[in-house]
Amino acid sequence: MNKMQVPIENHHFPWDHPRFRSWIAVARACQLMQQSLSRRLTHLDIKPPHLDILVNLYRFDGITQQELARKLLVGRSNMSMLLPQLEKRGLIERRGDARDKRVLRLSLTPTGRTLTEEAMEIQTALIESSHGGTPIEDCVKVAEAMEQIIATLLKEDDLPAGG
Amino acid sequence: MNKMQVPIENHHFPWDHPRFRSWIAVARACQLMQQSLSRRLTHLDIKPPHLDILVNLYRFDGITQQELARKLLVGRSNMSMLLPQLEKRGLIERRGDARDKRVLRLSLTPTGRTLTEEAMEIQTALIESSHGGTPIEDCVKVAEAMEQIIATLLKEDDLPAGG
DNA sequence: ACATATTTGTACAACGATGAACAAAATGCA
DNA sequence: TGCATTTTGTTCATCGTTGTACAAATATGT
Repeated sequence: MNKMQVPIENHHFPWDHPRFRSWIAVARACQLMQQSLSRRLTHLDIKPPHLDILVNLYRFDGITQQELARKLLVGRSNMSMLLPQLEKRGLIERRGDARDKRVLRLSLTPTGRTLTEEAMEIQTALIESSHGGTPIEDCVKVAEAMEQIIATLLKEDDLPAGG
Repeated sequence: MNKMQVPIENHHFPWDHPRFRSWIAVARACQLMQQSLSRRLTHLDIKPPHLDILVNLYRFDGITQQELARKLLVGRSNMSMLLPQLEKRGLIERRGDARDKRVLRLSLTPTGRTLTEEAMEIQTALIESSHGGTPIEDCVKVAEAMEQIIATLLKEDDLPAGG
């Protein structure tokens, strides 16, 4: 409780603010994790964005492109670019809905499911190992802080890329 | 200490792991923060990547492109694409070093410094407000966890984009 | 029923980021 | 000195992401 005692609250620069410094660390960690994950997925010939898609199809079978885009916080056009690639590779399927002829319902093929499980193991291993000595209870604290931020930003800001 | 008691460690799926769930929240918060910041910077006609550059020139005047790229965890080619834009807009200057004719030393122009200060205020305000009720001590906890991850990933992985 | 508005997916141009290949300058070693 | 290696920045093709514009299907309101 007594480390680096600061006599006066002397916050002239952003990087002197505790919250600012904390957030910079979050952003850097995210960037490094993304890069590291990207390298570990090369032999599966997918990248983090594809994995995000696959994992969501793994959890939510039959989801639509719109719902998927909302979950991933990206634009619909993004899905329109990436999903045909995964479809051509035989990892996913897109079937039209009988009720609503606008939507395409997405699901994993057996090949896609196998690949997703393999990739998820890689991701889990990376996350576990990079957290090193950080105790679980601290991770829970982190999650709470992040959920707070997520909730705030989701309220303030409209979702990206409407149409 | 007694919430949601789990009888057996039953981690069949990645999203059942506390660390995994925590990290997903981190990634989502990052993504939303980036998008929100991007919108708030539109009237200054810059985006988060540009702001990262400007802030680093603000702190480290006379830095080289290589050093800047390392700090930002991006490739050198990235700087070669972005810096000429900022130079043409009169926000930064690139002067050759007399000792080492390979390097270009970067610095902010008065215009660039003013714009940077303006943008940093926006970023600081966004970070502060989105953290809402999260106490400072929790932010310190977050920072510690992130530094742990950063240290681990910087050791394991080589920096991106060699040459 | 009909006109209007909203929703869902696509096409396209623009931009940031990457990695590889390259030229110029500096460094190391013999 | 001379030659190989390393470092610094650029160029280029490629890819993921965005926002806009657009067509088709659905929902809403009169």
